[in-house]
Amino acid sequence: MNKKYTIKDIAQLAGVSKGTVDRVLHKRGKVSDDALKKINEVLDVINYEPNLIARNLKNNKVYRICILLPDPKIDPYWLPCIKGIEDAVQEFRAYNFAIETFFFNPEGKKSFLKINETVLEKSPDAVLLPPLFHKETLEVIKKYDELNIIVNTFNNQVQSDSIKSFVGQDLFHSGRVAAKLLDLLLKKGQIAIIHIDESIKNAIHMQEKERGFRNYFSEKQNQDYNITTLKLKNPNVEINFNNFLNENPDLSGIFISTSKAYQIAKVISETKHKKIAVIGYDLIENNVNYLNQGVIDFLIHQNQKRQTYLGVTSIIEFFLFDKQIPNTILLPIDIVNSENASFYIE
Amino acid sequence: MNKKYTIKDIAQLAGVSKGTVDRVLHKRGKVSDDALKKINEVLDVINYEPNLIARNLKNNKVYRICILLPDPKIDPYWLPCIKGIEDAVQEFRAYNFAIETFFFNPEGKKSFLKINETVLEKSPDAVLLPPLFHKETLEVIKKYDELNIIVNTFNNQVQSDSIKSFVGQDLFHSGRVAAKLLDLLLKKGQIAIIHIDESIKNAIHMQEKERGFRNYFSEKQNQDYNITTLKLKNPNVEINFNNFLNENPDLSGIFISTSKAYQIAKVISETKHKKIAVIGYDLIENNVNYLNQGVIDFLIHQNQKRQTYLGVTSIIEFFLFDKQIPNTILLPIDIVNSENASFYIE
DNA sequence: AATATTTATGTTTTCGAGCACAATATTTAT
DNA sequence: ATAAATATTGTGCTCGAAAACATAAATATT
Repeated sequence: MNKKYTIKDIAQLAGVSKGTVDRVLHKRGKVSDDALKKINEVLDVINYEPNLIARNLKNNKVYRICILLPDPKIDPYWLPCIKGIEDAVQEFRAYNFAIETFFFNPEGKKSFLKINETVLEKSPDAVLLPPLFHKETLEVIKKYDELNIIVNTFNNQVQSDSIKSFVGQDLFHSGRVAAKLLDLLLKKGQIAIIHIDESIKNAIHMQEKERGFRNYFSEKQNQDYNITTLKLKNPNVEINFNNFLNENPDLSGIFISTSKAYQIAKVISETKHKKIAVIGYDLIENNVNYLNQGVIDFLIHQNQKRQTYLGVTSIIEFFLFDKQIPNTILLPIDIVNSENASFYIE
Repeated sequence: MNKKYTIKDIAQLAGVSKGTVDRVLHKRGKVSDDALKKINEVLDVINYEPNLIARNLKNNKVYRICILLPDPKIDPYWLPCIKGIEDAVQEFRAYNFAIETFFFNPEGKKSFLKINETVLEKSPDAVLLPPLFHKETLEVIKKYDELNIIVNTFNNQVQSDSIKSFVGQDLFHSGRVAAKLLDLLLKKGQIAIIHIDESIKNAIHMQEKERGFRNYFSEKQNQDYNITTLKLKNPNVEINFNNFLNENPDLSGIFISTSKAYQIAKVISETKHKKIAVIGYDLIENNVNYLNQGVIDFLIHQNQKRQTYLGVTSIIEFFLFDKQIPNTILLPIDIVNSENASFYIE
């Protein structure tokens, strides 16, 4: 039925040697029309799939993959990524891969450019990175492309022909999910969209989320909401938000576009105030605490761990099994409340 | 640094032949104390990991895995499982596995027992099944165990020493997640827990969900809710629920413990009634339609596809790589609304 | 026609683990 | 002391793909 044919089988069936079969399969060397015909006739009938185990046994090239990651010590958002990388390394440790992670400072473009110099010197076969800085990313990607180094991205999307793949979430829809949740909780009232520490590096991130959030309500044509956008910068986030709260006593819902929801939650929990619905991002410890206390109602989980896991494994499987790297992998937008949070955290 | 050592390397370092090293590694045959000592000294210093590729190349045993699945034509709940199995098969097609799926009628224990006869005749190396019928499952599992056939379960948990592994969700917490969602939407009022077509096969399923649901509210000690349980059976679900609605005009929330929420949603959408919050299970087409219409507020996704995928792959990796099968794999309890549903559906 | 060159095809080795079998060393029995 | 039995160790083959290498056949050059 589905017997596994080998090159030797094909050679026998076609009445040639396995060397000739190999040349046909890999389109190398010259083969006579006669032999080609005979082999193709066999290949048409049977379903040949090369044994990937045997292929990779002989292959002793060490593939080098470099991963660029914002330092989790500076922004804990990136911490789960390390586990995702480790999982991938573990799963494919039988194969010849040298996978190295390089940390850069997410606040500084210089750090990003510098680390790319280091990576270039390693002359890797593939690079995985979050394209936080738009212009700088395009620069470095161009260099990689010229050297035939595969570039995969995660976290946020940047358009470039030099990018082979993107793993992440649809940020526009992520904003819509948040909007739907608030809509369900509130039905009407004043809503604030809060961006904290908006810098160039994640401005697009936040804008997309806001666009989706507003899109949901404008599609509903619901006039019962009053939506304002608030941009706050550390170290004045708490003071300024407190002022905003005092000036807007009727505020009933908040959508925070980054993982800094805990800063807002802190102010709210310290203030006597009617219940405000709060939706934020990411299951970092501070956020989960406020989720469990009931100050934050929902967190949207961006699944960083799986982003890097899939980013790395798709590269590995490309080299090992000639598996095509998907252009885009969109991960589900996980809605998290106090009751299911633990299942998303390792 | 982390050079990969081979048996040949060890043999050279220890000054013996690779045959002897092999005997030590596999504790087979007799080896002199002298040789054992020399080899162990080498093994203490270096970190030997056998090359799994080479090992599996030679291994031409065909492992047989049988999967028992309720017929998706009878209950579409099980449809995604097929994709999960296919994914696993695809991923490991390079290896020698014969993976066969057998369908049984989820309504009938006889069908289940009969299909187990068929599976037994195949003398598989491992079996994956959802233990829907408690007593019957224990019976068949005992037989498998006596024949040294590995038994993995998914969907719902049954206690037995003969079961190697369970993949699924924590149903108690699943009920709590639903409760938390309703609590957030309602704050107070009358809530109905509805079990549809409760039969022995999934009675425990439903009971666990109800237990978690009620546990959440009793923990909160909130007296503002009035929770009643309603058991409905087809073909009278719609009529009986309609009656219930008329008798309870103040009903404000419903939790349906199975994938049949669409039956309830249908009645609600056909009735002039104030908004009732509805939470159900599973992203089957009918449910998602009512989710998009706003009749159902949330669906809890039980991720059947991933359940079977993980159930199968953990068996495969056990045979291939001696990887231990995890006793329990608990999948996250995914909260789904109209905005993120599409990302969970393939 | 004889030799050089190109083109086509077949053979052999390699990768690492695993295991059968052959070879050698040691012990036991007579 | 020597044959036989047993214990220990070494060798070589297998798995399938890949590619280097070797050979054979066909064509070109003088």
